[in-house]
Amino acid sequence: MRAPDEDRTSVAGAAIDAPDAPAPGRRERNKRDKQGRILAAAEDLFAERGYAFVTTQDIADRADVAAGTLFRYAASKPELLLMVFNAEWRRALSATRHDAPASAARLAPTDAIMALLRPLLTSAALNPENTAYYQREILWGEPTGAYRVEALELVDGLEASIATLLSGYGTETPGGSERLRPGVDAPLAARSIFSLLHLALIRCGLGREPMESLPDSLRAEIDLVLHGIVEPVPARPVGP
Amino acid sequence: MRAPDEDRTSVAGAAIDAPDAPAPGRRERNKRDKQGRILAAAEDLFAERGYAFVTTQDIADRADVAAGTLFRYAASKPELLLMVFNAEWRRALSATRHDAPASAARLAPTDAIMALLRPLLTSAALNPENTAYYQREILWGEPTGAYRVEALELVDGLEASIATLLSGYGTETPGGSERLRPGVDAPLAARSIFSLLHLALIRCGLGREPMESLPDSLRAEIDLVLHGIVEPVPARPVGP
DNA sequence: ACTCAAAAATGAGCGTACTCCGTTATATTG
DNA sequence: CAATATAACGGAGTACGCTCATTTTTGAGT
Repeated sequence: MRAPDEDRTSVAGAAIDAPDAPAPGRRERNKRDKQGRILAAAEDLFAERGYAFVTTQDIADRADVAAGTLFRYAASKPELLLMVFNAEWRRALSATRHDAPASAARLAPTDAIMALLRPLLTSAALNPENTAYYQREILWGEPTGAYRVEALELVDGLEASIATLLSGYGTETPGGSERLRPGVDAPLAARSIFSLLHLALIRCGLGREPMESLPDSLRAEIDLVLHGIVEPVPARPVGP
Repeated sequence: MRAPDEDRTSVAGAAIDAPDAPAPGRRERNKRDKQGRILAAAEDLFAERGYAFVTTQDIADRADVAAGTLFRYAASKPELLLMVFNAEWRRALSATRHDAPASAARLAPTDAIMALLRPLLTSAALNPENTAYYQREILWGEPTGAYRVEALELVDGLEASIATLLSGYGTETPGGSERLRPGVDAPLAARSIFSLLHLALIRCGLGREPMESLPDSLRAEIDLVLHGIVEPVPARPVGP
């Protein structure tokens, strides 16, 4: 474990959540510029060669900064990956957020959930292996890493919207034919569904399963957890 | 990715699957001896300090072999961890295999599955963090690593016995009150359950959830996937 | 313009996982 | 019992992620 590294400034979030700032000053502009170059360099190199075959030196060189400078913008190589993929997932998710809530209520739960997750699967198909590494860093990254925290927020947010979606099947039955089973904890259910997503992405990314089959097999797994594996034995047709 | 490393001999499996060999010869005996020392050294050091705080040099020193020699017995540091925990899980699992099949048929499916997994949870409680790293290496380890292949066999075997167990609820209903839901693919169901196990072990090992609550929360998740999240809306009590 | 404290950037240096090839130990053959 | 072939071993060397003391840049105060 590394020391908490108190002095690291809040450079991480800067590039993302501040497209305003009227008079940034030269210092701030330089920082943003470097931040942008580093993000672009990491994005390109990871895509070109794959995470494992890129050195931090490569990224520093392409971004035209010194090796040491790189680590003022991301605490570690894994954090660079998180930085790149957070942006990617955010892009992917913003595409759906618009239309999903409108149509979700009328869909069967399996379809509604798949609609939420589809953009992530599309993105995963572009670079399965790096996506699998991204899952790894989400799960195991340094707890203090700024980009890892950001990734967890992304994932937790999506998990929460699935929980909300599920809850929607509980109170009323808006034309659909399925409702939340009594006693089911929606957040727990959402978490279970996310466990399946994480591992499905890993399986495909590392070649244990072809990427094309991912949507179908994930759908099958989600359908399974939604409807259950076992059921009560119906009353005997023949008397005892 | 590393080169496949063609010349590495089959030293990996030697210590495990050959307790016979009448006249091994000095060379073979030396190898087994070193193998044993390395396993013991890795076991002890990982347990004492935790995976991250042990260097391969430490292990080599305690096993009294040169640094380079270590890597003839395990391809990498992660492979050393897999080596250690494969042995541990095998030990844990062999304890239950005896009585489980006998009693499983009469249990509710949730209990039957938990009975199969319990020894792993017990083992995980002894060193949660290393167990989490073990999960990581099972999922992301080098595909060619001998011990990783072994670990996958272990996991796949257990997954298969859960699938078998589930199938047992399908054909007949031996006194129980639940049966396999028609159309459910038992292997797929077993895989989903394992996804939950993997991530539950990770969550606890990395401190996101206290170890004591693991059995209960895993049980809740398994119960969820067994019985489903949603159910068909029952027929209207009031006419249309 | 000049000074100066604070922030940022730099790149040589460090620790560690892993490799490579020369050396040594063991088995085999004549 | 040599001589030879081959497998195992050793440890200095390498690559890479990351650190840290030093230098450079910045901008506020005078």
